[in-house]
Amino acid sequence: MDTYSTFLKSCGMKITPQRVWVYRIVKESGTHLSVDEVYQQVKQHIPAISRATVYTTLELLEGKGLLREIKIDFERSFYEAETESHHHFLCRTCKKIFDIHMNPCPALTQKEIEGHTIADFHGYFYGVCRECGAR
Amino acid sequence: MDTYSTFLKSCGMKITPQRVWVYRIVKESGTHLSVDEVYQQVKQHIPAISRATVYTTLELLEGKGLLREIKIDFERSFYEAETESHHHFLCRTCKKIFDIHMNPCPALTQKEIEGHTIADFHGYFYGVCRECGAR
DNA sequence: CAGCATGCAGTAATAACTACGAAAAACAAA
DNA sequence: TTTGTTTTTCGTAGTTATTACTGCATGCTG
Repeated sequence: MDTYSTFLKSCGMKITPQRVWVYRIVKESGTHLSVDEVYQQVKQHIPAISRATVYTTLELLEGKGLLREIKIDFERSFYEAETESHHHFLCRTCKKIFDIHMNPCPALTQKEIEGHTIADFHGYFYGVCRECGAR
Repeated sequence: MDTYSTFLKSCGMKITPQRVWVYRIVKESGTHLSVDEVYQQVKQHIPAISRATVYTTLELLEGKGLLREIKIDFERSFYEAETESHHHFLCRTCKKIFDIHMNPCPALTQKEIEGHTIADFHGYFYGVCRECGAR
């Protein structure tokens, strides 16, 4: 029973190797991974894992607040482990996603706006990245 | 030659009834419309219009900076005519999108961050809306 | 360790969006 | 206005990420 199992169990989840590995891979990557990247990496430890399991597990973990889904690009979803609040930047040329760390803007951390209950905020910048701009 | 035709021509576009109607529908809606909503409404004026045309026209208009694409929900794209800067809120229960008008946060209007050239920023709030929360 | 509820694998289905070629329309020049 | 060229549109056939579904397997509790 490792640390991840204990942690996930404390969040009220049944423990399976699939769930532990999916969470561990995203958490230890320290960045955002596409669903396919998660699938490929988990596969190295659980060769028989199904893509469907990766999808449902990521969604489950997001529902528990352990992961954040990034929808900056319509082509695919990315997931990252919840860390400090930050935004994301998508380079429209190379399609890479960069983390944008900045002082949290108070207006964006409100938990209630115009009567709506806010659970989450995502800030997406679009443009041309450092490398692509240099060319 | 109406106002919209003149305007689109001044933006360097060839004028077609399809383009004029697509732009006009989004502009006069005063809000965000899904691609299908645009298609259905343009269809009332140009019954033979193709969905493909709506897609390419919306993309063209976005490229010209006349429309903004909203990707708050992965299920489909929305478009709105560029007006004053504002954010969006998606109710996870009823799936409706609300405009969130707030004082622009200076950090989010920067045109350059960490060497990246910023063209656009989108702020998305997620949660439960006023109506759904009341139930 | 027995029983049951839940999770998983594998595949089929879904649906938004794109690619593409033929036909039509816009625009410029005669 | 007519003609010719370039661009646009239509219609359909993909494409692809994601979801739905079902029989089997597994985790967990008593």
